[in-house]
Amino acid sequence: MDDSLRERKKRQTRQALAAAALRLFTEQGYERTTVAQIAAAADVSVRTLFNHFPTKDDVLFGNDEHAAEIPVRVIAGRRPRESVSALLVRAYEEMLADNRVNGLGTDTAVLAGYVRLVTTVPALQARALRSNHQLQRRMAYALVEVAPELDLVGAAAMIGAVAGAAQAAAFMSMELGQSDRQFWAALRRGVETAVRGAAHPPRR
Amino acid sequence: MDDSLRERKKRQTRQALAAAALRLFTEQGYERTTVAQIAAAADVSVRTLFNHFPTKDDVLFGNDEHAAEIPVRVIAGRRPRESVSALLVRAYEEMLADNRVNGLGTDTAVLAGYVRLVTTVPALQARALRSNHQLQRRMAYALVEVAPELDLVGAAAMIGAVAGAAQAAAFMSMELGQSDRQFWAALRRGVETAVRGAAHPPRR
DNA sequence: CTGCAATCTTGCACATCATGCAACTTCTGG
DNA sequence: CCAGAAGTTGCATGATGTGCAAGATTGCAG
Repeated sequence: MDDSLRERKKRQTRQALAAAALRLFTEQGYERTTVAQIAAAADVSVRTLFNHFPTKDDVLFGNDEHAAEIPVRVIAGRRPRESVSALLVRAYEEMLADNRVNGLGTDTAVLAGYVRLVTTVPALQARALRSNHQLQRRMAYALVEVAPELDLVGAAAMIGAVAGAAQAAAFMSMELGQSDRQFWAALRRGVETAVRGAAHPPRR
Repeated sequence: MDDSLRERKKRQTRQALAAAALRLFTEQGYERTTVAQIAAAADVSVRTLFNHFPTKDDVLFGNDEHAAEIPVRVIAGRRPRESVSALLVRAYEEMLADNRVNGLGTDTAVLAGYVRLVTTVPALQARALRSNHQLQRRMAYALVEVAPELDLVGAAAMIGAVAGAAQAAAFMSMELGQSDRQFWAALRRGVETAVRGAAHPPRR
């Protein structure tokens, strides 16, 4: 990493903006928070905010692109004789493990607020769904590299099934106001359902 | 239907706006088209456009809510002894069949342009993904009504797997520039993959 | 230390989307 | 024909986002 004064200040500003945004969004709602307020809270001009983040919601999402690397790397590093479905499960497991550790610090309440925002606010929901879609796309390209028997459409279908099931289960869990524990369990259950196939209904 | 002069004019204006929007979006791109241009092309004021549609992208999407009813109704009308997976397949089949007939008239070129816009333009992509997510949510609630052995999270997982696989396969097909025929085939292949399960790789 | 170049920050003008409000027009039903 | 309902319009206003140029800060070579 570049540890020059410039780079440090830059990261500081970015971080201050992201923190201020998360705080204001959770305190008073996404729509009722203006970029001017975020900039003021981080003590920079509005124009500087837009120098760091292209849009308002990027202030919230912009730091997440790190997590998206994990499942792609896991797929690229497929182990010898590892089945495709096991590989996909592992990709998700490792991403979830990292999210719990790295997401936003280890503060559960902050993470919960973040998840609540994303699953609640239409604009953020749309943005998150799109990010997830882009991630799936990259995973599909990575998968065909290590699974030559699959074409891109087939790879996309398999990944889409796993990701779609996990996503839907997680959102539903959140909508039902379930606990943290149940939320992560729902995610895993979604992955499992997709791997087993919709034709094989879950055991009791 | 109310066939008063008022209602007819209202529908006319709506239709004119939607048509103008689709034409302008495909001709010159979504971002480079302003709401003022759309309103002018439909011969109404900008304010009237926003009376009919809450946002710019609703001018394109606003008429689609009809198609979303179909899979929910299919699920609600589950046949005796029909398996859940067969039911989900049928829900998607019937929606696709309707889309081909009803989508935007039967003009293939127009439909292709529409699909191209939705899969290409970030803002529209996000919006479409969100719509799809909402649809899945409603399907899950419908499913637990007719499949009492499932809870909401399990139902969401199954539907998410099918919808996610179909969506991912379709987007990938579009990204690869495949033909109409291949696009619909990819959709079906996605559904099939999800039903069979990611653990059971596709046969040759 | 000095000066120059690269980079970051800022203010300002401007385009666009979106909303509230009030006046005006058109349609409906009696 | 008339009174009220519904639709249309212009205007003011607020918010997001971009281009540009001037100013401040940092990095680096001499």
